[in-house]
Amino acid sequence: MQELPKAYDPSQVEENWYRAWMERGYFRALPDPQRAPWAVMMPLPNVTGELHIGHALNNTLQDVQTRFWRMRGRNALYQPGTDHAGIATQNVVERELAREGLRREDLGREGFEQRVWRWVHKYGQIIYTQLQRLGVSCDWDRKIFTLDPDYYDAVLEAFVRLHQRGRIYRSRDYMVNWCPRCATAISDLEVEYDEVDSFLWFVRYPGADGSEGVVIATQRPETILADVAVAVHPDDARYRHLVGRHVVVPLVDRAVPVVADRRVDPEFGTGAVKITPGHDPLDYEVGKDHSLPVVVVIAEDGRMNEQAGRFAGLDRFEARERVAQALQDLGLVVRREPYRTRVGRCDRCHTVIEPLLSEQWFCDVREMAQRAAEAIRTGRVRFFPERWARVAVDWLDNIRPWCISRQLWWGHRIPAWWCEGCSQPVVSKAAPSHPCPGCGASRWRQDPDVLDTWFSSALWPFATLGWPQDTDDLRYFYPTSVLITDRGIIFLWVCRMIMFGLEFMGEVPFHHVYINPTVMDLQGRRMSKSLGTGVDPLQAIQRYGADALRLGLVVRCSQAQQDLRFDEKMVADTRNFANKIWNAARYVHRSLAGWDPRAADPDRLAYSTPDRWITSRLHRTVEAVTAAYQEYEFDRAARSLYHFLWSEYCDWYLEMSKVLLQDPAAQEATRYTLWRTLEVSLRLLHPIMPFVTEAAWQALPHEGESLMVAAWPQADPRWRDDGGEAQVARLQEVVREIRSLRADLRTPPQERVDVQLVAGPERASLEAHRALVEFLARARVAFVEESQRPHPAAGGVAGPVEVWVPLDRAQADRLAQRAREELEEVERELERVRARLANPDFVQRAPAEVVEAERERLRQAEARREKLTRYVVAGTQRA
RNA sequence: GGGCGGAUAGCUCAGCGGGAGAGCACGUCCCUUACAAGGACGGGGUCGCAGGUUCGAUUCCUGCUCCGCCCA
Repeated sequence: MQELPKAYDPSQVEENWYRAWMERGYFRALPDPQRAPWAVMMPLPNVTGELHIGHALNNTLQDVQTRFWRMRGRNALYQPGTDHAGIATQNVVERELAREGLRREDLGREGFEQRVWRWVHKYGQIIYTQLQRLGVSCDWDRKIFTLDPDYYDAVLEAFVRLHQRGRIYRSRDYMVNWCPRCATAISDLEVEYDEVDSFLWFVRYPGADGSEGVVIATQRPETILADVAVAVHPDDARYRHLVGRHVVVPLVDRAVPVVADRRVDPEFGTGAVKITPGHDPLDYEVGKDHSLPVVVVIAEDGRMNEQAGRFAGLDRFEARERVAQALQDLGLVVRREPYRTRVGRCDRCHTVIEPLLSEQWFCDVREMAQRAAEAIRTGRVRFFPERWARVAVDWLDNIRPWCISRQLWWGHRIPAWWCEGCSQPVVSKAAPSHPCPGCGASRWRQDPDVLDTWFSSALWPFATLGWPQDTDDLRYFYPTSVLITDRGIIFLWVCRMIMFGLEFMGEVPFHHVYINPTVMDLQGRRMSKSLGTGVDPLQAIQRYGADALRLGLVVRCSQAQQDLRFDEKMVADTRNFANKIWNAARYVHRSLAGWDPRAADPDRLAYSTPDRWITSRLHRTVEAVTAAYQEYEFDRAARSLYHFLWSEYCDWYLEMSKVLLQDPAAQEATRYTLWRTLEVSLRLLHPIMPFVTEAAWQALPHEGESLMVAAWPQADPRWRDDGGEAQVARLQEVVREIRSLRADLRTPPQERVDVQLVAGPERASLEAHRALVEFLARARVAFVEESQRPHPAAGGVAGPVEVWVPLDRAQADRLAQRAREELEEVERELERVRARLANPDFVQRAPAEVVEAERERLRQAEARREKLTRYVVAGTQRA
């Protein structure tokens, strides 16, 4: 029989087993009508860079679920893939170019795309390597990049269909968030706001009739050039006389009306505001309602256009200063106040966003959103933790038409074709082969824009399975089981996936959504490379192993909170647990001594009390862990296994087995129980720590070729043994009491301590396990009657059992103190319990079992006090 | 402005109507033949603050303070 290495070395195990699993096709999931499916679609990581610990957590959890359900017999699919991430990827590549002194325009659209592809191949590969080192059991034969030809086709198909259904249309009737640096429209969700110190300018607009006019307040003097009205609140007595009259916009000398509108806040500034529909979303609405014209003075590059007259060509911020100065020179600035305000910035490049009227493609998602919200409300999509459901529903309920076009060079090119002769687009996947119905010309130019990345992510749960083809995969795996992701993704993907799933498949894309905690550093800061707070998963894996990283994350993954503070040091703790398991397997391996437990009949073995105890505990653990995995209570599953394996199996059962194995009559049952308990625990732990469990399992007798495809354990109530559990619990108490006395007495570790037990009703049970107590406590144990208590002696109490260690006089003095302290503690407890029971309200109103429990506590405490009193008296008399 | 989450031992967190818990860290002792990446024993907390409900509140309710996230 070969010896196993003393310490577990993940580097010797992980890569080999990962390759073996993959080569044996365990990760593969193919439709099989004989088996029930289970599927999870990886929330596609984008290819902008390497994965961080947040991805490691997210994918670990998906893998835990996948492995769990696979072992439970489901045909489990874990779909991998990566996202082209339009603007984000374009941005990182542009930054790389900038370091070479280049802009994307220098390369041209095609050259730039090639450059991005280089990036994609590099980071796509790194990401897949990272995931594989983490040990996730994705079906790699299915990996998809959102710009792969089939996926690309699905995206265009979705666009064409939505256009046919009238949901996609072109419009310039909305104000979009425009990033002048990226030169594209961006989503509301891509705008981040921060507070800045600015000014409020109070500017006089003279009356068109030569009267004094009105003073307005503005943060953006440069947009005065585009003003088309002044608005006041209709109830504002200060200005009622001005409504319907005209004032003159300074610098451009445009006479504009004063209008009344309820949306004006009389508290802001002077209560009179300028209306600039071309440059402010609210003003745009107001302008529409009052039939005001739209004037635009800022161009897409953030510079003032020709409408800005002498300010044309200036950057918008430069123009602000110049316009303010010009107004000052005209004596129209009444005053200027410091003002704290919020500005929106592009979350990719931090340039200040410009609200801009721009012709774009829109998707009217309001009806889809209603159906999605309904699916969540009715529980067809369930969120874990449940509170996130409301977040999703609120967003869906307040959704607006979605601007889906982006002026980028990286993404799915919009399948719309413009006739070079006239202005109506034709929407189709390929260039039209027919002449233009409008003008008869036959030269077509494809729309230069690309689609919002989230348009393609919304198709992920079904386009990965072959949609729009009606494939076996799609029929078998859709709807999927669960989506596991971060809360930041709820609007971006989760809601959109539900909308598109319902729209194109007629069914929700997943039944469950689990929102995993967001990984933070110890200071509670988001993990980020630029902040220097990022932890590289590969580094942690190299140091401690993938299992340690996985457990370190999973054990902290509670639904009770939404963040997870993480530090690499935490992985060292869980690494120790891997080693513990490995050594338990070594011990069991050695203890079996070549005996094959698989040949034994578990129903006919002569089990000892400890055997029955640990088996009973095991079955409770099977039940708890199975329930925890099903409820996405990852921390519960991990804690429960950690505690069972370390604190019950290793600390107690394994130690007790050292005694039990000496008895030939008990040997077989003990060997069997040692093996069975570990073997079942390894199966329970495998989803979290796949490698060390596989290695340990392989080192022991086992059935089947891999733990990964072993069956999930069943909790069997027949193996529950409350009596056995109670007996061992008492034994543990006695052992702990003796150990504690030993420590107080400074008994040298090698020395056996003489103990006398007054065990009362527990005597038979303890006497039967005397050898265990003696071994575990390093003691010689004698049983005596109450009348034979030794004097002087150190005493402890374990339930009804008195534990006595006979002493000499010096020791007795020292120990009397210990007992006195313990006695005081018991007195305090007695006082509390008595007070409670003396309260008639408590006795009458509290549930009967609570009152009875309290009485039992009183009896226990009184017994304990009685014994301690005896000891203290004995000790002090001798002192 | 609205919404959500958190505040429990030095740190990271469980628990959440009737006895304050875990892991790490800390102290003492021990290289006892699975494991020193270990074992045994031990110290350490007015459960953020103020009210309320209740026989009883760390746990439920209200308000407040602080930290974090999201939406407008």
